[in-house]
Amino acid sequence: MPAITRPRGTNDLLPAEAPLRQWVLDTHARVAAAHGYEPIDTPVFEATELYERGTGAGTDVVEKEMFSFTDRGGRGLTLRPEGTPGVLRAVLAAHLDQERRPVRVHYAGPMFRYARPQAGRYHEFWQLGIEAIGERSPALDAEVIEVAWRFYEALGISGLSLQLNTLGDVDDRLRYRAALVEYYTPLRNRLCEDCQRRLEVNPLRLLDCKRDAGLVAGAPQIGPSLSSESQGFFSQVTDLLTAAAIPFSLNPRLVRGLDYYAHTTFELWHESLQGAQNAVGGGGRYDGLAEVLGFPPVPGSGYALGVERTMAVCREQGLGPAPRRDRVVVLGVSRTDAPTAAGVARRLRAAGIAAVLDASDRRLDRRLASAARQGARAVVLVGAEEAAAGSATWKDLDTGRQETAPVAEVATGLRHLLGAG
RNA sequence: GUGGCCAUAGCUCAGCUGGUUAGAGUGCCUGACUGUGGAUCAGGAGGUCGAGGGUUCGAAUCCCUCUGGCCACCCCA
Repeated sequence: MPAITRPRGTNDLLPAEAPLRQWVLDTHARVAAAHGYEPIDTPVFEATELYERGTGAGTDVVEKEMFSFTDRGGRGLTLRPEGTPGVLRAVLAAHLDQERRPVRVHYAGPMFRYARPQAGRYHEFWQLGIEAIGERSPALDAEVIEVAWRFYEALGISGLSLQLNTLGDVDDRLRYRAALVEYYTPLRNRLCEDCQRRLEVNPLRLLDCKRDAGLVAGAPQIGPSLSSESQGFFSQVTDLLTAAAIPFSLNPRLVRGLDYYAHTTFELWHESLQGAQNAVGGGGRYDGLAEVLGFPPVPGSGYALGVERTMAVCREQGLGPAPRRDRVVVLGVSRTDAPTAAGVARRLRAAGIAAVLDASDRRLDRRLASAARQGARAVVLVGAEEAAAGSATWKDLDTGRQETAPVAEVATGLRHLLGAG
């Protein structure tokens, strides 16, 4: 009988990797909290309609990448492909925006998209993000971008570039859309198959195409379509980023794959990631999203960052949590010492020390070697002499120093050793 | 979703134009060493050769299908 395998595009997070992700998540929570963002958790699945209407029916995500299913009651549900619509739904349904504006929240959790797996692209992947809901201001956009930037600074990651663009408001977009259609329609026959379809469904996405790069170069840019208000809004964002000493590149071709963006959009790219998957995250302003979801109009701004891609950069740059050296291994010298050793381990734990009992029959020298290899900071030996005296011998594996003392004193000594790092 | 490359011990890999019992390094276990660690020496365990089917006297090796990974598209995280 063949063993059951892990589903395609999923990953096991084994003990060797788990601390790195936890460190990334903790760092983000800390940086977000320092900017006033509070934790929020929303369901891993939502009504399919939330994404059809929110993320956008014409987007690749909704068109071909969702894990959708019908539950036993006939309801159409979808494993969340992104976090923003669910978080906005939760915040507005609870009327948090009636209590204070903006509502600042941060989140982390698994997302699901059915795209062909590749390095840095999985069916199940983690995102972390923030949303600032209820205020339409350039200062908030700049703040959101700054939180992302400070997060990567806190991790110690270098080599990131911030790509920045504006899509203007709804009217600007309609004007720009018309300009693009006017430019592309005569060229229709020279467009790739996908782009011919985009011309009908979502002309802004024509700018994303790499195959038709030659045509994209000649396409009109958004600038002339922007109202003076939109231009003013965006220049305030760039001024604030400059004042915060956050470098950025203006990228007029940055469109983003989700329908709800308006005004400021951005992506964070990392040079070392595989060409196609070089974005570690992105975000922007989504002022029309609340209405599309059936709520009163409430503006918002936020970002989502890829945890796996961030971890990949961390690994490459040798970044991560300091290895934990806060454990001791308790060894019974011979088999008959095992019960006494177990008692000593119990007393150490009661004193707040992480104690692992090695009750195996292996030779003492091998068990000592094994404890050292597993990263234990110290070992505690319990043999016939110690058992008779109610004592234990503890040995610092880094210095080799060892000492026999009553168990209570050993606990104190170990606490001191572990506390000192 | 499209095209390509790949899959041999826990890990990294070798295995010739098909030819006896599938190898190495490392890791693991044991002994040298029955109360003292990452060393050394010796030994041992560990493989449905990704899965299924086919060709053949004979398949890890050739063919087909599937599964999974990677790469390029596509898209994004």
